Amino acid sequence: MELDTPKPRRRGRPPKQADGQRNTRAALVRAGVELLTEKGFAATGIDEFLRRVGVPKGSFYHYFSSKEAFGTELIENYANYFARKLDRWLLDESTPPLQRIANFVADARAGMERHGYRRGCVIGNLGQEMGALPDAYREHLADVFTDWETRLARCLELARQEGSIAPDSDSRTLARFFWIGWEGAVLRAKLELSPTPLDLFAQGFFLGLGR
Amino acid sequence: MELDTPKPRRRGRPPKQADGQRNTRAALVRAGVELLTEKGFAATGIDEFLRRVGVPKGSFYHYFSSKEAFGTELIENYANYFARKLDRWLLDESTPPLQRIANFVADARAGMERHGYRRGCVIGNLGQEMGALPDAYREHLADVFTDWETRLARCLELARQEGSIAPDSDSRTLARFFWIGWEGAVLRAKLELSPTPLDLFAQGFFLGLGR
DNA sequence: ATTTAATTAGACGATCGGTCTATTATTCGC
DNA sequence: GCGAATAATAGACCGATCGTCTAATTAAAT
Repeated sequence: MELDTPKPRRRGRPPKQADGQRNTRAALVRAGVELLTEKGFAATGIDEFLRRVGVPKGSFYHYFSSKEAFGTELIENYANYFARKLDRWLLDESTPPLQRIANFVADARAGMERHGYRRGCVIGNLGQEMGALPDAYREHLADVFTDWETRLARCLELARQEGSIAPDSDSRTLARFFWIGWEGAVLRAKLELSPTPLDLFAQGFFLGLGR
Repeated sequence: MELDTPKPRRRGRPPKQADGQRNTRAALVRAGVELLTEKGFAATGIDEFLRRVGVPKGSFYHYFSSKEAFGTELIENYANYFARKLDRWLLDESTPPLQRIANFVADARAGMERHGYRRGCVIGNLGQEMGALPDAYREHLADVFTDWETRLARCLELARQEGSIAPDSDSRTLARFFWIGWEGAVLRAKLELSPTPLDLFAQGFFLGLGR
């Protein structure tokens, strides 16, 4: 929490070019995603986002029409970020398919470790909160999971064709299974402040593939 | 949401015996657990518990010293309720061990269906919220999972000894794997308002056991 | 009868959530 | 160039919520 940003932000319309940091909005989104990985959406007040970035309320409602709209953008932003991260591993043609998945797991694990297991998955966090969230989020979140599922399924399909997993496997179902369990593992890792739930689930998943 | 309870609660010290409903405190806990299965802890205000039961604030702070203390009691209450439910299935000696687990799954599934997939698991919900929760909850929640794990592991151990699953299985690890994934499945079921995540995970788990 | 215990009633102040209006600085249109 | 539109910050504002505290009410204890 970088508290006081003593930089007294200039008011008024900013100069067109060379404005140095055209970043207020982006900074809000970044801080928003960060906070959402740690805390719930309902539990986090707008002031908290603002204090984090050192921006007054007026700016917030200049950029976003409401907290709900802000949330939508956070979901999109995180989903994109994560999809890119996923592809970085799953589309790596220099690596056999199953190893790609293992690499992703290792990367995610390292990420959680880096943040002391205090940050989880934005999509999972929001999903858990659905009872207190705008209902419009539901479909949005579900779509994100479907997207990740598709990406993973493609990789698993490669593995199947390659003969690394049973030829009668259903890649789609396997991918779905993975994400269901993985979200559980992330949640548990956050609770125990430890990577073992991630390891344990991943290991179980790969073992299951072997049958 | 049973809004107005038109029963104008009698004030003053209640009669000693035959008081009919010595239930205010219990009702608060019950409502609390209900709300916690649907919404987050931080997202739910005390007034919401109170309105649900039709009790004024004075009563709440008569029975509980703070919201945090209330929460602790909710965790205990739910953990107990769930452990009893678990035992009802897992200790059923008239049924083979693996079938007991399947029965539990079916029961939990039916429970979620009954509430339109809008209620999840209190412990899981709170776990996800850890970032915004009193840190004292962490250990408490982790202990609950360990307890459930132990109960399930005993059942799996029976299955192992009986030869229903591979003799070199580690019951403890399997049980841990189950709860990790199960929480993920519950979360996902709540998001999709559908039982398929539960079914899919359970099926995958049992298939994995077969190896 | 008087005191004490148990409970409900609800006012209160502080804080905070989300919205909205005002102000300031810049660019754009003509 | 000058006025209008634009982009951004500043912060007042209202209602809700949290936790506390005092008063009121009823029964039990002595």
